[in-house]
Amino acid sequence: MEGSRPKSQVNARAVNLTRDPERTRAAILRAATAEITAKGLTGARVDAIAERAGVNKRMLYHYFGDKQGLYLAVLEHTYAAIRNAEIGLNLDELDPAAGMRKLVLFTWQYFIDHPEFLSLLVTENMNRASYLKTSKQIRTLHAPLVGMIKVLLKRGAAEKTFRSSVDPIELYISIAALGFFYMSNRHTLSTIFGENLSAPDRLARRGEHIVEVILGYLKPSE
Amino acid sequence: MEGSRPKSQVNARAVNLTRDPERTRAAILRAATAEITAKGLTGARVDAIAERAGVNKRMLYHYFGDKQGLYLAVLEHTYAAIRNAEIGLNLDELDPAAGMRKLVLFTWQYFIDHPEFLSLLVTENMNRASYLKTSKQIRTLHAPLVGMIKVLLKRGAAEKTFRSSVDPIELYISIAALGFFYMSNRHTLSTIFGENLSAPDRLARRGEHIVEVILGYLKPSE
Amino acid sequence: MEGSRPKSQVNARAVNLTRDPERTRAAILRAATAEITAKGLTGARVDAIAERAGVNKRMLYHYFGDKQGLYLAVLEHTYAAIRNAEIGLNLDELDPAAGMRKLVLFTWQYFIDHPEFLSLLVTENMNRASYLKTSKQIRTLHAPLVGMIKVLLKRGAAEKTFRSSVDPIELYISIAALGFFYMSNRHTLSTIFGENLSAPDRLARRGEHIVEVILGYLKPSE
Amino acid sequence: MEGSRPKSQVNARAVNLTRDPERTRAAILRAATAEITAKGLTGARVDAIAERAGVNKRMLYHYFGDKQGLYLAVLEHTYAAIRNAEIGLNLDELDPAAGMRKLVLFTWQYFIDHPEFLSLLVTENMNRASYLKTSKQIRTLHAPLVGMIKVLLKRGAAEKTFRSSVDPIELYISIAALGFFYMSNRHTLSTIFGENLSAPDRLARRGEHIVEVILGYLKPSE
DNA sequence: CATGAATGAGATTTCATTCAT
DNA sequence: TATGAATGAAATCTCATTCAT
Repeated sequence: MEGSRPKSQVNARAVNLTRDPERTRAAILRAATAEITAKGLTGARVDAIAERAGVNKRMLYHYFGDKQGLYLAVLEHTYAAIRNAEIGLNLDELDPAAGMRKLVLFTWQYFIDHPEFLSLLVTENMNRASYLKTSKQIRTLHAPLVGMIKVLLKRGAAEKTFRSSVDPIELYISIAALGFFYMSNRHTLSTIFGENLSAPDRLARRGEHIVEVILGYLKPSE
Repeated sequence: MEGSRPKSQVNARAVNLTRDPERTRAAILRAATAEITAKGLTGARVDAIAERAGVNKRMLYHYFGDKQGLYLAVLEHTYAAIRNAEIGLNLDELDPAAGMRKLVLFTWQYFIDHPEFLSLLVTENMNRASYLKTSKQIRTLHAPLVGMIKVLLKRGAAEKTFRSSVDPIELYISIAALGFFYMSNRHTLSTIFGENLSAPDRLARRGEHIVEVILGYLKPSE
Repeated sequence: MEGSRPKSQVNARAVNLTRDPERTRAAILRAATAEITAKGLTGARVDAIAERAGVNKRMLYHYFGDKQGLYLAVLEHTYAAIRNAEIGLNLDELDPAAGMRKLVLFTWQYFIDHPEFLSLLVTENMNRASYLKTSKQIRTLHAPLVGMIKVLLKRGAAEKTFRSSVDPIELYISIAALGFFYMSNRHTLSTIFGENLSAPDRLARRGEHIVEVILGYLKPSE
Repeated sequence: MEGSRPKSQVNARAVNLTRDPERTRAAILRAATAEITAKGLTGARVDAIAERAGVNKRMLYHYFGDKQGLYLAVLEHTYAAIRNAEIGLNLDELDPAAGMRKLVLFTWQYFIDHPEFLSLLVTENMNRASYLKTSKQIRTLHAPLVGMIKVLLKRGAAEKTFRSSVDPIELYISIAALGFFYMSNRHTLSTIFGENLSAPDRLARRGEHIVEVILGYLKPSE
């Protein structure tokens, strides 16, 4: 008869009468990741996260303290996920150029598959990394990757496939940059250039381009 | 010691007793750019913008309709600034390699000098370019840039300085990516790698690296 | 380049460089009538009236004092318009039933042709006729109409066409009611009954219905 | 984000410590009906409604979305009230003429007793029924009324009490018109005719007049 | 006579968080 | 553990009116 209440959370009930804390926690974290990566930290709404999670709003505060605590949990959870992905690259089995190609494409594919990771980095940088700086475990995260690059560069320089004196961090930043920027800025880039940069074949082409840029740079000048 | 006190009402008023619409408009746009790039669109406060501009809050609505209209004006104004700056590069006077080097370093330096540009693009991409898409003039604004790159590539290919068949848009995205990602993500990158990426000499080194990457890629395989 | 200013009044200039006070005043009155009858007194916007009139907002205050003064002017102007319409009915030439029919249809047609008159009456009644009560000339306005009805009723009763002892004011209210309510409430009525009451043939049918109702009532019981 | 909250308004709180949603909702609806019918939609103040209802302003948004949602709820609630009242009339127990008389007088009395109903319809029609049109249930709400009239007309025609071929919607509009117009326009009518149309005996006389008009119309011509 | 920029007051709406159950 | 109604603070936006030119 009268207008229905907006944002009813009635349906949430059935799900959570189970009273499974871990499941509730996980649902909140998943919902928060989606909301925050979609809208940014200031843009994300606590109400929206609760609704997405099918959980009472009060639970967010119960499990995560406040909005910022929730954000920090999302950040650490997302960073933790990347760790496993790097295992199994086994670049040592390949010659330096093939190893580098594999590394570059892995990085590129990772960005394609994990937009929420890109989005969180963007948000965190808008925040001047203020949360990341407080995290102990984050700092060591990229060490294995840099180590792998160092080995590759050394082997490549030894056999004259790569130029010498390449800074591995500088190189890693470039590898990441060529993929990250394309993905994270594809909406404005698509608009200003009038081309759909998100199309699957376009993404594949970009992958090849990145490989060529990196290998072209590494090639020693004769 | 302490930050300067906010301007008194009297001072704020004096500014606009001139009744110079262009000046008022420009002041609002400048203030909005600062506030929005510092805090993002959702984080920016209309009150703060008005105070920064030294105008009555009501004026923002008078000139720009609403917060979104103001944001769009900031976005277009900011894009126009870099594209206009590029037009003055006169790359035709230089040989292709020197021209490309100039373009790359200009772009890099522009990103260093205009953090608000980076910040705005980040914000707009979080928004899936929804505002930019409503802009009529944005496509035409970028035509000259693509044209410039096309001419450089053509000249370079003709005299065998550059490889052939290079996509100018793909290349520009890479030029931008190598600088943009470094700057926009320097807070997390500095944290992860334990290195201050914002130091002036570090920035200069990055510039040279970008040039090498781009020119290395463009060099034709013999 | 930047967003255009909303509600620009630039085009107003050309029109009013003529500096013709009467014309300006008339334009404002016309615009105010349209805006106020469309949106009501509280819903009408001073800005909108100025824009509609192609006149600077300041002029409204110059000519009419304030918004209420403008409303009063609109009200009196609209009431004044009705006076002339009643002339020329010449009901005396017709037999009572034909005269009554003519009067009823005239009233009905007047409401169809002057929605702004209905609208203003509605607005004024929401206001408990507070403005109308201050107007000296309004009270005598309907006197001629009531006089005409009296004559018709008397003639009709004398020749047994009409029942006797009919209150002319009561009858006039009914004649007006049957048309006024239909017109002023046609939007909700169309919605609740699922029928387009504004269609021309539907209006014609309503006219005939009103005639039948009034004449049916007036017919003496045998 | 966690802005400190100073002293609470203790007395405002006490009312709703009951945490009775239905009561809160009803209180808001009642207050909104009073405020909106008194001042119109644009004239009504959200603050005033909240205060009248004795609830926090935020609750209006919690239950009704926004001011328009609240208005729509008021509108539907108010329409439902009269239609529900009509259902209890039991006209089938009476002979056609008595049934019609009962319906006419009920309608007239309802208008006298519920000025907020009239006021709301006036407001909604100024708005071209734009809110009512969004209501899903409004059509079905009126079906019983039309059905009741149809039955009366059919029975009356069968026993020759009423003329045949009367359109029930047209008739209902006339029944409503004769009362609605008198009540909603009584302020200007009183002013114009110099007679207090709101006096109780005057209202009773009007009721009888309306009955006579409607039954006079319905009487079959011999 | 005419312009339209500028204003203060106040309106609606949003938001993270807490409270009674 | 869980609910969702309730809240204070502050955000965005609107409006009739005035002021300098």
